[in-house]
Formats: sequence, structure tokens, C-alpha cells
Amino acid sequence: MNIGEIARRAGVSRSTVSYTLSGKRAVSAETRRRIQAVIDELGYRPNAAARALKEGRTRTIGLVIPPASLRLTQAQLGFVASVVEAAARADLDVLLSPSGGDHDRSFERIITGRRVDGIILMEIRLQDERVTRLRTAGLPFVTIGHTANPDGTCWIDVDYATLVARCVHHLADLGHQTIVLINRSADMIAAGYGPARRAASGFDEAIAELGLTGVSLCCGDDPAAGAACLDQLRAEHPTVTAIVTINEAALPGVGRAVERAGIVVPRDLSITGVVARQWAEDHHPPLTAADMPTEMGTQAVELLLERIATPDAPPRHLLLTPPISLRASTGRASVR
Amino acid sequence: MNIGEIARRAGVSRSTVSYTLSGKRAVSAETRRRIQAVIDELGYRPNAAARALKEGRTRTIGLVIPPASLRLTQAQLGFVASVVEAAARADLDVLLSPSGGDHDRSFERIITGRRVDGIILMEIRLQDERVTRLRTAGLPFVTIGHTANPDGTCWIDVDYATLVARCVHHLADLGHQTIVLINRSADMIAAGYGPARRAASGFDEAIAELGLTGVSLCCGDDPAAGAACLDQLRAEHPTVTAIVTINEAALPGVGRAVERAGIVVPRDLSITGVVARQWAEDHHPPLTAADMPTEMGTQAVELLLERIATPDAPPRHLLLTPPISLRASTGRASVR
DNA sequence: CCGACCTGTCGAATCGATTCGGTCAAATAT
DNA sequence: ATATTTGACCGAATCGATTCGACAGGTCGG
Repeated sequence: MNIGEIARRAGVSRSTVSYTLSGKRAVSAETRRRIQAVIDELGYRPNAAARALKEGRTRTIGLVIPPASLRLTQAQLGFVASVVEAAARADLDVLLSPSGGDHDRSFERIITGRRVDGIILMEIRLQDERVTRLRTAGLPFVTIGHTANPDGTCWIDVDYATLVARCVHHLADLGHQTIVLINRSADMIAAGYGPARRAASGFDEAIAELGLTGVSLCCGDDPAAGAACLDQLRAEHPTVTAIVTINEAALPGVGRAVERAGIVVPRDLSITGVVARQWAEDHHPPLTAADMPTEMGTQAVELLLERIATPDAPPRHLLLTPPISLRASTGRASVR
Repeated sequence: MNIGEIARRAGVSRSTVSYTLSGKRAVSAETRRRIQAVIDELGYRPNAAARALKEGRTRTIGLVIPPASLRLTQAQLGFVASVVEAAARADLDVLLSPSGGDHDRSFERIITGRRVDGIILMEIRLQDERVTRLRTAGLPFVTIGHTANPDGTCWIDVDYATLVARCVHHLADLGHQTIVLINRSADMIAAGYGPARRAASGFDEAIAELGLTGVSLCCGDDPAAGAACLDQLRAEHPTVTAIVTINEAALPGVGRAVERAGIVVPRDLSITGVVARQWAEDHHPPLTAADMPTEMGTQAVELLLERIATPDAPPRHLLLTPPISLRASTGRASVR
């Protein structure tokens, strides 16, 4: 069943059917009605491949996700979901490509085979070869996170430095003197993972500016590491009264260790940071935190669509600083 | 840059280039070498749309995920990841379609527009209109979970009834007399969600067979509901010494409530169930549980590829019963 | 009353691949 | 020496849409 079949049944030429569908030329009301009736009856829809071939666009965008996808954090997952839904709203399909290191067959296939009109790249490293690859391929793309030299690329990111600094200020306002940052793993920092790096520098600057005592800790992305991290903290830095974290995967472990130690949040210890809203709300007690904005996916899609429509326009970028949502995990420093 | 360009540069016809690429006809070694050199130099790859149009297949599979994707459980997420990676290994791309209820534009587009060679459908209801839609469309598909009348369809599922029964037997062997099932939400059971229904019936049967006392509880898919559920349990059924659950989203809340109540697992309370391995390992203490098999995605892709290759073969299905992994959350019933 | 203009429609070219049938020379068989 | 097979390649048709130029018939103004 193709456009020719529709044309035959409606007694018109193929081009007339096409123009009825696209509206790019006038078609008389009567003819339009007849054609539409046939289309509805047969449930016709243009063949995507034929259309893509002729039009030169696929109405599909690529979403490149980390390969060891089992370890997607809740925030990343939320991002994927919001991209998919935003794309669906714009009548676009989403092609998934798991690729980070050498898994790049799928990445290459998508680019060189012209399977997508544009690409959203997540989990960007400060040095990222995929960006240079996309640039030479001349395919529109948007990165989530930005490289060391982001000029000329279109990106969207969360301003971890500012957010972590805000968390520190918030805690300072509550009278906390000694604050710890629970960062992502040491490996990721070494690998030049932007959020971890920027969180660390934002933390250090805020601590210095306010003349407080800061402790920076790295922590693996799992609950066990989180629990270990809290135990280590209690042993080595007993004067700490507040925690800032960007490591949501470790949070359940932190919470467990806290419960086990009989520490009451926020009476004995304040906890805040940058995490997915769902994570913050599901925590006990609900976490005062800068929620990772769920609309990031939507905005990434918008930015990409702009980029596809006008590839030569100067690239825009967005640096998001969502407000801190006050919930129940921070309070005045207890006087010891 | 297209196949004609390659042909021109290599001084051959387009068909010769095509045959070199596909190997479907003999091409002399010398010519092949020359063509390959040009291809490598220019980094040529066939246009996916043109190829799909001519061949009638897209080398893409569709994965239909639940629309409120923010609520994907870890097990579902693991499944998506394994599908994507298995597909990548088979040089297939994956097109995502968020669709459950009326969000079906993307679902329809994928099917009628012939954008995919086959579809994997997850989160199947006992009555599922999408299955009938796919059947009339004549598109190969595999469902994760099965409908009330699964004959003639190709599916893969976890045998919740048997697994839950095994958990009950395991607990009975340890001397537990009163066992509770923490199921999914009442809404899902009402909606005819297979796993919840089958878990309940497997539980009831095992309890009856062994002559034990069983309590069936519904619980929302979030930590707060899990905590509330445990509190309710302690209040209304204080004699319970063991929990079986298939609700992994509620587990963190259950764990928190347990810690808070000073209950020691497994000394005072045994916990087991059917959850994603990662979830079981990350729990404290690590959960003795039937791990949701991570290879489900791989097998779903295999099944789908079979179905695409031989659409008329009798549909196969797989009912998986992964073994219970003994970890640290179950022990002998304490004598009270 | 005739050329200019508009409306609605059609035919044919095009996108970039695959594939069938045909051709031509060299190799082999009769 | 002629007929037949084989190997290597080419040309053209094809997949299903879009789109441009052309054209018929009607309306309008001068």
C-alpha cells in the first residue's frame, strides 16, 4: 500500500495526493475530501524511508547514552525520558546509541548512514572525541554538559559550581562551620568528568570565600560506597555537621549509615546537594536540594531543532541553575 | 557523497560497488581492492534511507517503553539497556517509542510508516490492544510479559508465580510460619498487570500447600509507600517474620523503616523476593532473591530476529525462572 | 475579444541504494 | 575450429515518496 494505490483509488495522480498531505499546493476541497476518505479507509501513512530519501531528513534524532547503561543514575534516566517525550511531542522519533569508548559502531552507523537529523550527546567529558567527530561530519548536535573548549558548540548544562556554592552558602547561613562535599568517584574526576570537576571547584571557592572548613571526599556511585563514605567521615572528621553531595547513587547508602548510627537529620546533620527531584523526594527525610531540572530534555530537543533548522546560526547554550528546593534535610547547626 | 561518487572515483559502475559491499556476486580481487581503497579514503557508508527503501527492511527495531518513563524500575531500566546493547551487537539500531495509553502517535508512526523491522513491547497488560494492533499490522513482535491469551504470539516472561512460590518454600524451610507478600500497587492489580496477578496467585498457592499463614499487601511503587507498608505490617501483623516482595521500588523505604524500628535483618526479619540483581546487591544487607535475569533483553532481541527471519514459524516463548541467589537477608525464624 | 493571470491537476525527474538481465572477452569443451 | 561455459562488469529498472515545470480551463482587465 503506497501513495500510488491511494492515487488510483481516488482517481487522481500521485502528486495530488502528496500535495493534499503536505498542503504545499492548493488542492480543491472536493478532491481533498475524496483523497482523505481513501487515506482514512486504508489507514495509509507515507513510507518513512522513501520520504527520508527524497527529503533528505529522517525526522529522527539520535540520543547517545553511556554504554554501561546499567549504571544510569536517576537523573540521567529522567533526562532520557524527557528527551523521548519531548521528541514524541514534536513528532520525532528517537534512535538510541550506546556508545562511549570503542563501542562506536553504532555511533558511526548513525552518523555516516545519515539515519538521524541531529544528535543529543550526554555524559560529555572535558575532552571528547565524539564532539570533534560530529563537527567534521557536519551533523547538528547538542551536548549535555560541555567540553573544555565549548565555543562553537551548542550545549546545555547544569551549573554545578554555582549550585554547590549555593548549597554551601545555605549551610553557612544556618551556622554550619565544617562542611563536606561528597563528590563522584576519584576515577571520574581523573577522567575529566565536568560535573565532578566543577562541583569541586565551586565548593572550594565558596568555602574559601566564607572562611569555613571544607572537606572534599570522593565516593563511588553506589550505596555501599556511600555508607562507607559516611562511616569514614564520622571517623576522620567528627566535627562535620553538614554534607553537600552531587552523588545521588550513593545517597541510599549514606541514608542507611546515618540511620544505623542513630544520627537524626537534620538535628545532628544537614544534608543537601544536587540530585534528581524524585530522588530528593523519596529520601528520608525529603532532601533540601537543587533539583536537576527535568525540563532539560525538552530544552535539549528544542535547541537541537533550532540547530537543525538554522545550522549556521551562532550556537546557543544554556547553563541552568535551578533553585534550591527547601525540604526537610537541612537545619541550624547544633551547638556542641 | 553516494555510491555513484565511489563508482566514479574507482572507475567502475555503481552496481559493482554495491556487489563489492554485499558480496552477492563475484568481483575481481583487483577491482575490489580499488573500490575498498576509495571507500576507506572517503569514509563512505550507504545511505540508510535509500537502502531501507530498496531492501524493504530498516535494520532497526522498535522498543516500546511505558510513557510515564520516569517511573521505570531498575529492572525495567536494566532490560532496556540490555536490549539496546544486544541490538548494537547485531548491528541493529533501536527506536524508542513511549506509549501506553493515548500517546500512540509515535507507536502508530513507527508501525504504519514501516520505520522498524520488528518491535519489542514491554509492560504488557493481560488485555493489551497494542498486541492486536501489531497482529493486524503483520509486524513481527515480541512481548515482555504475556497477555491473557498468549497463543500465537512470541513472548518472554519471568515466572513470577513459581519464583514467589520458591521464595515461600525457602522461607518455610527456614521455619517461618507467617509470611507476607508485598506486591505492587492495588491499581496495577486492578488493571490486570500480569506480574502482580501471578505473584499473588503463586503466593496463595504456596501458602496453602504448606499450610502457613499468609498476608498479601499492596504497596505503591515508591520508598514512602514501602516504609508505610512496613509500619502497617508491624502494627497489624506483629507475628510476621518474613517478607516476600516483587516491588523493588518500595524496597529502600522498607529498609529504612526496618532500620528505624531497630529490626535486624535477618535475625528478626527475613526479606526475599524477585528484584533486579543490582538492587539486591546494593541493599543492606544484600538481599537473598531471585534476580531478574539481565539477559532477558538479549533473548528478546534473539527471539525477535528469529521472528523477522521466519515470520511463519510457530511462535516460541520463554518463561524464565532464575535461581534464588543466597545472600544475607534470610535466616532461621527466631523463636519468640 | 484577446492576452495576462490564477487554480487545480498531471507527468516526469529525482533522491541513493539494490538487483536482474545482458554483454563481452577469456577459458574450456566438443 | 567452433560451440559453450564462465567470470567480471555494466545498464536500467525499481523501491515510494516529493517537487518542479507544464498545461488545461476559467476569470479578469483593457
